[in-house]
Amino acid sequence: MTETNQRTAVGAPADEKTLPPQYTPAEVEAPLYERWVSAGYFEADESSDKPPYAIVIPPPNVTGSLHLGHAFEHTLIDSLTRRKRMQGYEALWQPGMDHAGIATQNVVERELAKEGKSRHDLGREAFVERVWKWKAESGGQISGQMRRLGDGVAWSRERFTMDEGLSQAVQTIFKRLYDDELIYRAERIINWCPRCLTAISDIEVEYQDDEGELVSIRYGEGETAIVVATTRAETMLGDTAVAVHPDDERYRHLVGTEIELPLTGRRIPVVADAHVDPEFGTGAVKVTPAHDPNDFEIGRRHDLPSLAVLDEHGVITAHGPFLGLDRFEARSAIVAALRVDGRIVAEKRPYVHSVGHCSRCKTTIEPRLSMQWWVRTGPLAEAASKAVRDGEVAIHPKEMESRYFAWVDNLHDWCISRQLWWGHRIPVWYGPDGEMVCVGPGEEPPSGEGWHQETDVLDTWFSSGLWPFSTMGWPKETPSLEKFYPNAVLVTGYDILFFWVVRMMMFGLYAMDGTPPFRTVALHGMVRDQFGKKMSKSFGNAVNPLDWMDAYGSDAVRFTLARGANPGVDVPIGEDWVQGSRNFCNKIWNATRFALMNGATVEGPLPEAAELSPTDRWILSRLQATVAEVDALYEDYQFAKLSDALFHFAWDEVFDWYVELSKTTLNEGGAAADATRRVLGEVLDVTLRLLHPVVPFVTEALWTHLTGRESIVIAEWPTDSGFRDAAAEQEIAVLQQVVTEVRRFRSDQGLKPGQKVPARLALEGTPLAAHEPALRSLTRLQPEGHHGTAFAATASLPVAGAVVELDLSGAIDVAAERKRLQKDLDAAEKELKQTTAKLGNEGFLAKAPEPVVEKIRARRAAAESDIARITAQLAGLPQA
RNA sequence: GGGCACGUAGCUCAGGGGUAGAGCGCUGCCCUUACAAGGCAGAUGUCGGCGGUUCGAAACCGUCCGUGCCCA
Repeated sequence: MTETNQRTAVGAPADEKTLPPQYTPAEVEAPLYERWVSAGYFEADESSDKPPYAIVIPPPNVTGSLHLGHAFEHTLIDSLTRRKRMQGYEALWQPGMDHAGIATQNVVERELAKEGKSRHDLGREAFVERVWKWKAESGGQISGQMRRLGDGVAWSRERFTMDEGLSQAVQTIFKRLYDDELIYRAERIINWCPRCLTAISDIEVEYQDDEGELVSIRYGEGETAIVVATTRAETMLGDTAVAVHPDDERYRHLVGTEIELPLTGRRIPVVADAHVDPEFGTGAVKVTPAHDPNDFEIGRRHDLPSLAVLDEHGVITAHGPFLGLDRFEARSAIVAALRVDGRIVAEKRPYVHSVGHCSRCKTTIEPRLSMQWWVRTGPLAEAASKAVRDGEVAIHPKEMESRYFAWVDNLHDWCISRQLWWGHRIPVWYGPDGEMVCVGPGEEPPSGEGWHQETDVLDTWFSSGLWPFSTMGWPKETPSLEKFYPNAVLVTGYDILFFWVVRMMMFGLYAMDGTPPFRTVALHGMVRDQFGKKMSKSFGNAVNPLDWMDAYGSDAVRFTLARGANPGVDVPIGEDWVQGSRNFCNKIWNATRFALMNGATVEGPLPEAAELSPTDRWILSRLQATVAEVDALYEDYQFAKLSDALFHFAWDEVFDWYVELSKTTLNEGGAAADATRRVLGEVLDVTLRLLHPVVPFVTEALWTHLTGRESIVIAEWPTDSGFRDAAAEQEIAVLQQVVTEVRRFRSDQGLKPGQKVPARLALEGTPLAAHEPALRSLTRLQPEGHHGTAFAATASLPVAGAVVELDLSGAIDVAAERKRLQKDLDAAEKELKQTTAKLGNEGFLAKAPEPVVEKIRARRAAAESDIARITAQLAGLPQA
């Protein structure tokens, strides 16, 4: 505990011992968060002696707002950093956003469109200014929403990919890669979005099955005719060859000849190319090098001309009747024209096939030949692959490694130029005589007649890929970089593996002399609705987490998400579950409230084990086991399991049993009560600290009340003291068994929960004698002869060596009791049958391990004695 | 078309060669002075089908069926 963490509660005054009977998150959360921030708990000091623990936020998009996916990811990251902070690490959770080139430009262009303007009306400079203005006014809503969630980020270090420093980083690495010939300019087929009017990279294309048409067209005449099939008839205007497989006997005689291309009158060659699949369709394909990536490759191999017939909007530019038609209009028009010519051999419609769409605007992608900038990924990807293969970077869960390798080992060159205005402009200048100069940071660009800068900007991912170190000041050698690089872990969704992870890996290893950007990649799944369906706005099942946070509190949303977080597996979430988590928070609240009302304390040392009751020793033993369990689960990123372990320990053990048992002790007073008050304080103190990373608000509110200290945020993370007491655990287990049995009897007998029943307890030979008051209290059993009347046992419950006799004033429901006992008897007989069968099996006795055989023997013995006992009980019941 | 997951209670999911689990939902009783956002008790499964390995399979192997995702 630090010096400052004493006696000055952040919440209500420390001496305030009564809490309202309900937890009201709305009143607690915002003020607590503001106090945490102003106290500077989340800031990271690069000059500290503490070991570093750094996590970068996978930068959210500046146009975005908090959705459940963020809430999920942030809950996990926040839990990790809060725990490490409590463990005494210098924890840095780096916040910020990326500039989302296409998305942001789209947003601002839409705004302009409402004013009847286009970006071209403003011009580049004014448009970019306008985007900055938009960012200042409406961008980055997510930052405010992160505060609602309780994200413990170092706000003073917030970064934006378009900031001066990060822009320097972009220019620096561009220059280096360029000089190392890892960046080049080339004319290739790229994925073009005719709506966004820019190239996009392979991973920004989403494929989906669309209904189209497959049209078979006869090229050439008579003996030399060849039939080709296409889903994109309009591109035939740009065909410059027909290709067949070299071994295909059907066409061998035609290879090297020319045939006439319909509608155009052009003659195009028939070429033989091994990449043509002779099994598919007619085995002949039309070749349009300017509008198809495969055709482009064929064109290269055979020196074919590339004939572009579509412009940037997807409009036909080829002279003739189709000039000016949109690509889809042109498709029908051309098919119609071919039909008139008798060229159509077959038509299949609808023909379902996979079509690429722009991930931003869903427009059908147009493969387009154009001059672009590329990253040669070969050596970078190889290093990224090797780092994982060599164990320098661990991917968690490990099963996801194969996905990583499958991607990184087959990476194509990365198209990084975008025909946008918002983004990092490529630092290359072209000269009047075809010169090309790449300008590094601080260098003067060439000036003078005819020199101009490249107009394209860089892919947003190009700057996001630098995030793990550009945010720390790179390329300068800063103390932050020295202290915090490499980051400990990147927490992100498996769907982002290809976007961020691979890019960050490639750039980190390259820029930081082979040191990877992080040591672990912890992958989580996608948030889904309560039926396991993907959330989407169009499907109408998307949920705004802020609504749930308003209704149930941030902790409830966080706990629900954490509790569903099995590594790499999708997490479904529904409102009912958030409600359940809210109930849990309220339960914690009330248990602590009870403890405070009864003088629970954290002051002074814990009494020695010898001075504690078995009940106190039991809960302390369970507490320490839970500390160990939760700690281990954190190390393995098992958020679901650790949350569940805490839920069950807190509710099932502490609240349902320890608190209930403590009531008897506290009522009795004396030294035992003092000890219990201290143990109660201890158990809640530790449990709240264990829970804090996942449910920060309610734990802070309660812990400051309980301890009177400054803040749980800077409290120590609990460590396993090693205290265990197997005997006490066994003893309490027996007690629980007896209590449960009596309660079951009462319930089956239709006794009201509050109804007191006189009972005689025979506890000799069991460890329960000392627990008699608690046992009676939990089961509402009065001492015999309570009202001065004679005790007359009407029911007898033998359980675990103890016998409980109850006086029901002769009013026992014999049928109910018979039914209850019969059910037990059936279970015991089934058990006897199963175990006897096993023990009669020679193979089992010979081959099963001894402990297993022993266990089965014990089970059979238990079943036998149960049967004897229950049979006797049944016999003792009055005849119906 | 290639690859990878996954089929366990009504729903959503853990588990994993030796007695089938959780949350929510459901049934009954109860406002027992921390909590009805609660308490107590209870019911519910041929662990997708079929074969195989094993003394023993929900788990391991094969195969089929179904679902989802990624890549082409």
